[in-house]
Amino acid sequence: MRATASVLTRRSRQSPRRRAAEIIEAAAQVFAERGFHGASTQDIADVLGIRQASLYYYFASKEFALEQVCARGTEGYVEAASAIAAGSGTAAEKVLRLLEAHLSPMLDRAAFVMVFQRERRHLPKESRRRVGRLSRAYERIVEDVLKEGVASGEFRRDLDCRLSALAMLGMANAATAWYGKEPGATVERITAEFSRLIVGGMAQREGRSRR
Amino acid sequence: MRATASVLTRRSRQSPRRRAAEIIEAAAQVFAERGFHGASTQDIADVLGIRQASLYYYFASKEFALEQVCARGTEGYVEAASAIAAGSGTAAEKVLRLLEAHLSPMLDRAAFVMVFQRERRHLPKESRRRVGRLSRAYERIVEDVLKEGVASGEFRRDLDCRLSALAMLGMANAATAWYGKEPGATVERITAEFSRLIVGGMAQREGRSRR
Amino acid sequence: MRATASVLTRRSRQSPRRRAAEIIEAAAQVFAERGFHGASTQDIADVLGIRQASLYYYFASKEFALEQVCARGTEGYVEAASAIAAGSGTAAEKVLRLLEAHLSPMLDRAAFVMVFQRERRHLPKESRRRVGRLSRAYERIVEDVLKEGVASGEFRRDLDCRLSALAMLGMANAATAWYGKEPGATVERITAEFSRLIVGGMAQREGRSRR
Amino acid sequence: MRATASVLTRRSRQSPRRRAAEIIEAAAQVFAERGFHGASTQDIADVLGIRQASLYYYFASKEFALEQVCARGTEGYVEAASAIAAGSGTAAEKVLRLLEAHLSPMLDRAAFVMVFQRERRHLPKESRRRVGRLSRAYERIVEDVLKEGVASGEFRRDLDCRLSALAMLGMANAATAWYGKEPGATVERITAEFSRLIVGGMAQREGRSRR
DNA sequence: CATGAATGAGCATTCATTCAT
DNA sequence: GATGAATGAATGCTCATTCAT
Repeated sequence: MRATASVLTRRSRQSPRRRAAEIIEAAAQVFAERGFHGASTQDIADVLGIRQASLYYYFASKEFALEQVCARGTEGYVEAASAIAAGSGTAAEKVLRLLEAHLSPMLDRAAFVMVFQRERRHLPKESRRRVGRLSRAYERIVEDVLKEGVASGEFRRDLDCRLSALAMLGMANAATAWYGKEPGATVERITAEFSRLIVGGMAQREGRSRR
Repeated sequence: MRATASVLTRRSRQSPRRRAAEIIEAAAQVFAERGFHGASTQDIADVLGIRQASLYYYFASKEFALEQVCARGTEGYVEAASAIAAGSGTAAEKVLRLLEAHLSPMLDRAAFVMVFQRERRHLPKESRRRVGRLSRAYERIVEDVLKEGVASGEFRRDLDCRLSALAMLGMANAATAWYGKEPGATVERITAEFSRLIVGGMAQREGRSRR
Repeated sequence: MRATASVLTRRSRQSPRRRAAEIIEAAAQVFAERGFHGASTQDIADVLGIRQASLYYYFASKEFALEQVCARGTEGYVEAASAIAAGSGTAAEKVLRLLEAHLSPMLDRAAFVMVFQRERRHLPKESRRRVGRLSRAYERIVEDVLKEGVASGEFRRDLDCRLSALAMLGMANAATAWYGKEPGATVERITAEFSRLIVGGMAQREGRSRR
Repeated sequence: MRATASVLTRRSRQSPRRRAAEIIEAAAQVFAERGFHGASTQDIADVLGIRQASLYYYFASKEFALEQVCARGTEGYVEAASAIAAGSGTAAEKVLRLLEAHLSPMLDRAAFVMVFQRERRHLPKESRRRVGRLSRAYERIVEDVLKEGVASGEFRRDLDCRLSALAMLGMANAATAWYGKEPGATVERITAEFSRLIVGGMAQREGRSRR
């Protein structure tokens, strides 16, 4: 009696793992579009072309679905960032790579990332804390790269590394909101432009500073 | 029979205008904290220490409350920005002032601004469109200041003004999320740091540009 | 802050009795149009151009307003009918006069009559019973006139007087529903047509009765 | 935890169609008894012995329930009447059959018919118009039978067919109000009595007319 | 695996009513 | 007389969740 099934519906005959992934993919889409509390489980079921009750075969609760979406939305960030931080290269190069790493998940899991950014506050306490710790660790890594740059003389001595790290991440996160809507704003272009802004803004100025 | 009244409750005997303002102030707080759909009208009433039904003496619907909150959350932005854009000074000075103007409302109406940023998508179609137009106009003003800077030779010739404007605003908006939580991050410090980052990132470099 | 006042509003400076009558006149209109439970006290206030709370200066409760409307909607019926029944004339003449008396209140208090007919069941028990008794007394008077007609040989001997009385009143009451909407259906025309139908339908037939 | 289940409750395990029909049957009962706005969905649920929220598994809104009740309350009327009108027999015979057809639904769906008669004005605009058209078509069929009778000389030449059709239907509809309460008033007796009244009232009189 | 049926809890909203002014 | 402010009690409706099949 329910409406037309989406494209997703008919790829049914897959491994149960794959099917479960589809379910939270649908949840991610819907949460991204309407917000966690603005979305109903019915909305998710509609995307999948199944009955709402059937969702509960795959997840225990709506909140748990949010947890899974957020998990995928944060997956790999810390690992990638710490690899970059620990790797070789100048601080400026690392900033570029950090931005690249931060923005590239938007290519294949934009909805997950957006949901994490905007809906994490609705996670149950436990996992909200977990992602909180994760976020702080991540920010710390970025901050430390900036500090490294200051120490090496690459970046301004008066740079507020904490604030600058937050600024850089805030800028990058903002892109998720309009990525896909701004014409011509590919991940590469955004990365390039942002890193020039950030690196340029942090750089030791020959003219000014040498004085 | 209901719970403990907040501090707000007993300032009751004021002008009706003032009282109505208190009501949407409470709505702003609650929407900021829990999101529009995550907040109940009961939550708002609790903040005010009145019964939930009493809210409807002041506003016609929860959605309308959101409209009013968003209205105050956007109030003055375009005006201030266009005044700055039309004023005197270098592009760099204007950027500084734009950031200042953008961030200063956080001092007295942080909740309104945050709600506007995060919950505007839940506005009814009509007003969602209105604030959409407003936002685009605002971004345009910033973009045009950047273009001015490029034209005057202050800023890099290869600057993507659209993307840079969005980046600058995204960065500034991100601050609303952690303003008040980051120790020592006053509006002045944030403004200063951000404008140095942005202006520095956009500036024409002696080394590079001189060829 | 409320909307445009109706014509009724500005005749304010009258005797309090007159004003009270205006109030229940408005109630009658509104109850007739939307039904008792479908109408709000606000609707009544709107018609009068006053605030809703002000109504309670004139009546103690919405239910009491209904009582007053129904009181005016039944006023005089029994008296008029019993005067006709007790008067002179043939049964057929009396039926005509009964119909006339039944329909004529529609000229000056249609809303009251309609409300009585359709909303009396929502009266509080006490007064619902009172108007129930009144109705039965009224029906009885009509029934007795028909019996008189049968006894005198004017009407068919096999006439079911109870059913015919109800039929006649039902027919007449139906007119209230479309009176004012059917073009050309004046009270006189309706009275004439109905009495011809009813009297004709009840009359002793020469053919049949002569055997 | 809710109140005593009615008889209806335990006939549960039936076809879903049948169950849905039970739901609107209950709605019909309740609307008939208390009026649409005077009845709460809780009242309907109580009749069925289910929780109020469960109703919404079967219908989308209270208004939609009213629509369905009215649909069943009007079902077949026009069809039956036009079959009679198009059939053979004198006008008088047709009037008898029309009355019969009009009254017989009272035997198995009195509540539906009463709700249609009294609550149709609370239907949403769309369906209110639909039943309005239906009613007018129905009245027209009756009116046309009367006209036929006039043309054939069976009925008085001065008969106002429009008014008489309305009178006849009004009379018949009135019966719904007291059918089941008036002792001894079976559908057959009512039909017989009404048709004698109506046909007699419309008939060409030998005595009078021949003159 | 999936679903139909049902439900408990909550929610926005309405509304008659009260009362101090 | 009239009203602004407030409220208690419903009310229609939504929704996440359960469970037997």
